[in-house]
Formats: sequence, C-alpha cells, structure tokens
Amino acid sequence: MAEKKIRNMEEFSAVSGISRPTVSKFFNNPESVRQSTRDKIEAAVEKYDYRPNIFAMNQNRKLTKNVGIVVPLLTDPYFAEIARNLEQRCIDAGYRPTLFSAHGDPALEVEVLDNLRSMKPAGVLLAPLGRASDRVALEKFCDDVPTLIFDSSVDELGLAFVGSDNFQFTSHITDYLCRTGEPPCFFEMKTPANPNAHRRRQAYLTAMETFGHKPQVISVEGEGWGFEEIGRLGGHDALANRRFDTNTILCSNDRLAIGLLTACYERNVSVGRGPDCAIRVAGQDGHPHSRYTCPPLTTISHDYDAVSKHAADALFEAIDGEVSPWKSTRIEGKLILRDSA
Amino acid sequence: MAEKKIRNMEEFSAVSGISRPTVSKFFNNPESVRQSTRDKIEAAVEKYDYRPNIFAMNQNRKLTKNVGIVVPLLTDPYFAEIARNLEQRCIDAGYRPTLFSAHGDPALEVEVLDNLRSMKPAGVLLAPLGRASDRVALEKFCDDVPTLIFDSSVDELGLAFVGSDNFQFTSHITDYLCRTGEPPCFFEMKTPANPNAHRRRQAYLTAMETFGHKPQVISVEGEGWGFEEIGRLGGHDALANRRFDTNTILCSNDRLAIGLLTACYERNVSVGRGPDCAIRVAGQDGHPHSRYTCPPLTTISHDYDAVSKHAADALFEAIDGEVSPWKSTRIEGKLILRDSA
DNA sequence: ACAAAATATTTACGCGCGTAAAGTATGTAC
DNA sequence: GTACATACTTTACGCGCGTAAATATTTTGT
Repeated sequence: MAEKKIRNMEEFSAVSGISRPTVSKFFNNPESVRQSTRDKIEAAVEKYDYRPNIFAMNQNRKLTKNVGIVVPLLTDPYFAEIARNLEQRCIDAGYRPTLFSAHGDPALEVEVLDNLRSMKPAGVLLAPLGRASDRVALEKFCDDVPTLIFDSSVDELGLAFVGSDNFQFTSHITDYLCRTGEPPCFFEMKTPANPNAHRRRQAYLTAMETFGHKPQVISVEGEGWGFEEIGRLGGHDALANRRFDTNTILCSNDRLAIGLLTACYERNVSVGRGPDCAIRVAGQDGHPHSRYTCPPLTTISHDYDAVSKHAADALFEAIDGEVSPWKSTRIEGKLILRDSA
Repeated sequence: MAEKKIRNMEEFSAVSGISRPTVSKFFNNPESVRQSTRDKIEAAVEKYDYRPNIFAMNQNRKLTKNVGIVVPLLTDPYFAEIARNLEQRCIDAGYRPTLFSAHGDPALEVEVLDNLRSMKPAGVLLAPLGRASDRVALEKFCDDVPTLIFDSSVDELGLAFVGSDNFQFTSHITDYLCRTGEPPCFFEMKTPANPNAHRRRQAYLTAMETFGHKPQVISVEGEGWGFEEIGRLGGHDALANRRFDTNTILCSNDRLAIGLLTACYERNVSVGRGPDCAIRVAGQDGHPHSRYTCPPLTTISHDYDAVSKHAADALFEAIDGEVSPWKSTRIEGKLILRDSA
C-alpha cells in the first residue's frame, strides 16, 4: 500500500504525474480541476496517503478557511457544549474551526488571541471572559480580525453580538415562579465574573417591581469559577442564618443552583413543588447537567441551537463581505419545568 | 503608544535596530542575546506590540515546542478537567499545548491527528476513543510522532501508557461495598466505547469471586456518549423489572451513576447508606460533578494530578531523548466516601 | 593597548505551500 | 480540419520565519 514517504507537495506532484500548481488547486478545491486529473490525484492520495501541511497552506492564502472559537472556560459543560455546536456549524459551512479556552484567565485570553492572529483566521467567534477581560486587547484584536462576540457582551465590540436575552430569561422565570407560588428571592454571587449576571439581577428587580412584590437579593461570597462550591457554601450560610425571606429561590445560574441543591440535601431541606417540600429552587442556563440533579432543576434554558446558528451565520455573512452595522441579537430562553420549582 | 503596524520580523528588526537573525534568536530564547541587545528588543516589543507568527516559526524549526493534547470528548468534564491539567503542565515545562477533541467520532480523531502532523509537534498526549479508534491510523501516527497514550490503553502503542489502574479501582470499591453492606451488582453499558469498561467488569467479577460472592452484571442498552441518559433509562428499566438482586449497585462509571440516581429519584427510591434508604449506589471516576449529586456520590476517583503528571513527565523525558522501552503505568484511585454508599 | 572571545551583521538559502503569468496541451464546436 | 476555450505545465516569486557561514563589531581579560 504505502510506497516511500512523500514529504511535500513537490514530491507528491512528481509521483502523481501532475504539476504542483495544479495539485495545489486540487487541494484548494477538487472541483476546480478536470475529472481525469482529479482521478489521478485522488489515486495518488490514496496510494501515498499524502495531505498538505495546513499551516503552510494558510501562510500564503489570502482568505483562509480558519475560524477560531474562544470560550472562557472549557471545563464548564455549558461552554463545552456550545463550542461543540459552533464547531459543527463551522465544519458544515466548509470552515476549519479551532477551539481555545482562556481557562478563566484574562492573560491567557490575550495570549490565545495573539496566537489566533498567527492563524490568519477568516473570522473568530469569541465568548469573552467578561469583566476580567483586557478590553484594550480585545478591541485591538477586533480591529484586525472579523470577530463575532457571543454569550457575554462587551459594549459594541466586534462585528456583532449574539447571545441570550438575559432580561427575558429572568423576567420569564420570575413570572413563572410568582404565578405558581411565593415570589422568589434572587441568589447570586457577590462579584460575578460574567456581565450577564448583572443583567439578570436587574431583570429580577424590575420584574418583582412590575409584579408588585418586594425583591430580596442574596449575594454570596466567593471568587473564581467554582460556582457549584460557591453555591453550596453560600447556601449553607443562608440556610443556617435563615436569610431567605421566601420559600422560593431563583439562582443567577444553574451551577449556583446545583451547589445550593447540594446544600439543601446536606441540611435535610426538601426541595420541590410538592406540598411536603420546604423550598423551591430554580436556575438559569439550561446547563447540560441540570436534568440530572435531584430534584431535576427547573430552569430557563439557552436556546443553544439558535444562539450558535445566529452566531455562526452572522460571522459567515461578514466573512462573505456583507457589511452590516453592529447589532446585538438576544435570543429568548425556553422555560424548562422540572421538579425543583 | 502604538506606532505604525509592524507586519513581520523584517520590519520589526528595522525599527528595533537589531538584525533579523538576532531578533529571531531572541524570540527563540531571550537569554541567548547580550543584555544590551535584549533591552533594545524588549523596548521595541513594548513599543510596537510585535510578536512573531508562531506558525511560520514552527515551519522551519527542527524542534518545535508544540505539544498536542487529544481527548475523545471535550464535553465530558472528566476529559475537560484532565486536559486542562495537562495543558498547565505543558506550559509550566515551556511547551506550547494545543487541545483537540475527537467529539466521539473516530473519523474526526484521524483528522485531528492529520492536522497535528502539520504542526510538527515535539510530542503528543493522546487519549484514544478506544474501541472505535482507527487502530491503523493511530499506529501510523505514533510511528511518526512521539506520542504518549493516556486514559485508555491500546496495546503497546506509542511511547508508553499512563492511566488509572482500573483493576484496582473496581477491586477496591467492590471490597469497600462488600465490607459495609450487601455485595454489589455491576451496572454497565452493554457496548461501552471505552476499553476501561471491560477491565472494570472483569475486575468486578474477579473481586466478587475472591470474596466468595455471587456476581451480577446488569448491562443496559444505549449507544453514544450520553451516559447519564443511558444510565437513567437503564435504571428505570432495571428498577421497574426488579432486576437488581442486591441493594447495592456499583456503576461502571460516574456518569452512569448520575443517571441512575436520577432514575431512583424519579421512582422515589431513596439512595444512601442510612437505615431508611432502599439502595446504595456507587460510581467510578471521581467525576467533577459527583460531589454535587443528591446524595453525593461515593466513588473511586482518578488521581488527576498523578495521572497528568506522569503522562506529561514521561512525554517530556522522551522528547528530551531518554529512550526507554514501552511501559504501562497505572495509577491507583482514591476512594471517596460520600452519602450514596 | 592588544589579542582573544563573544556577539552582531550580512548574505543567502530553505520550509511547504499559494499564486500569478506565459506558454503548451487537451477537449469541444462547427 | 480549423478555431476556440479549457485546463495544464513551467517558471518564478512571495509568505514569515529558521538557520548556517562568513564577516564585522563589540566586549573581556590582562
């Protein structure tokens, strides 16, 4: 099967009997060469198992098909899931995605963007760290590379923003909770990394006012990205000191809610909407894991498909040259009723 | 601050007043140039915010500092966590890691490896998909690139294998379960993707025989990587049809256990080791989420640090030229006692 | 102040490929 | 068979950088 090792396109063009420029054309787009030529090249590809060096390819191409995808934290299944979704859309559209995580570190985020530059990407899908991000560095990057911001908005950065409608998220689930039981208090981190958290708190306050209820915000201590543990510890503290004025707790996000549920379990507080339950807990995000908590978590879910589709399509359009003014697209969430509230 | 845009090292060497070869040397290793030269270059870097194109760099370097990290599925927090761990170790050792996921798809796994070749990596840390992997392609890759296999072993592939001692995992937790209550049955997927699953079943059977108990293996249907859902549905089925001969269930992995716990909740079966609990459930892996199930999951955890340290160190040694025969290092797990068993 | 050693510069080529221009072969229309 | 359009080959240059060799310039030691 395998003859001698082919080291580059030069050698490959020799053994395939087709000139290098034509071979190059073929790899760029197989349809662009005559059928008979294509057959010869494909036979040689099969025989010698050659494929061109993609990095050398991209070095000279005016337009690469590279797309960078940057998320703040890949160990969070929410980002892992949406990243996978975006990757698939890029592949389907004929692009070549590369995934990066800032691992929660602003310095790493900047480094990732610097490396991304070397890749000469046709475009980038960027979910910024948020508050911690180096704004100046992000702006510089967006000046150079067509960048679509998703998940968490940073002013009018990049081509456009696509994310969830956090205002609608919180209003909607607050409304649901008010209609089905006691009005909720709001359980959040004191210093959230993500700007969406502020929108959600604000939406909660507005919604409660609209509905004529007295709001209560409970902000728990904790730094970093270990949200479950922050929720658990904060939950213990709040339960021990009877800080909840209501039996219904709306968490700023699902990971906090997951931690709070654990705290409830550990304190023998029964959660759910049954008559024998002490409190109701709801989250926000539609985290992949929220289905498997006990009780399963009532939440309002990102529309993963819609967000990733809008984000990817908007980027592809911009790459294709469609110039449109910056805009923000915020997609509504879907209420997912489960047992916890 | 920022003057005109510097486009390449040529332009940069002009504005910095240092010749290009010396600049090149500097970026390869700042210590290799005279202090006064370094100062000038660093001042220019600061002033013009230039950094070399890493892909062009690697194109010609004999030895790159690139390390590829390949995992089967990044949406699984276990792999996300160990990948992050490995990335950090690479950075600390002066390497430049790049993370890839096969997304559960053998074809994608091969494609990832092909792309990795273009990167001329100094070495690769590869966690294969397992049964589904294209063995021939993996072997070819390992012939060309120093590759260390981790997590799931494929014969004597690559430089070496580093992973957890699945036999010890299952023996140890089986022993614990036997000593503290009824001997467990074994809850697993009928057609697991990962070869570790077979080792675990075998270890269970051996352990039960050693302890003089009658084993029971319950294999549930389900394809793909949605283990929680497979565990949940299989759990419902097994509970409904009273297929469990014992009150103690050892799951082949934590994700199955998480699904099973949800099934228990949904059927109102109380899980735990208290006197009022109907069954005990244990997992295996020390999944990042196992702390936050209700009840928190008793499991035997990978020693993430030790596995990643051994894997990374073994690769770095091989890169540094230390030739050692293929060997398999299997690291023991730590029993994590929580409320579920 | 001088020679020796260390470091920089100049020059030149290579990596693996894209791409453009000019010329040649192949295929299609009549 | 001629005319024309396609597709191919040849040639040549460029991308952004590594790297080697010869030469020139510092720096160091004494």
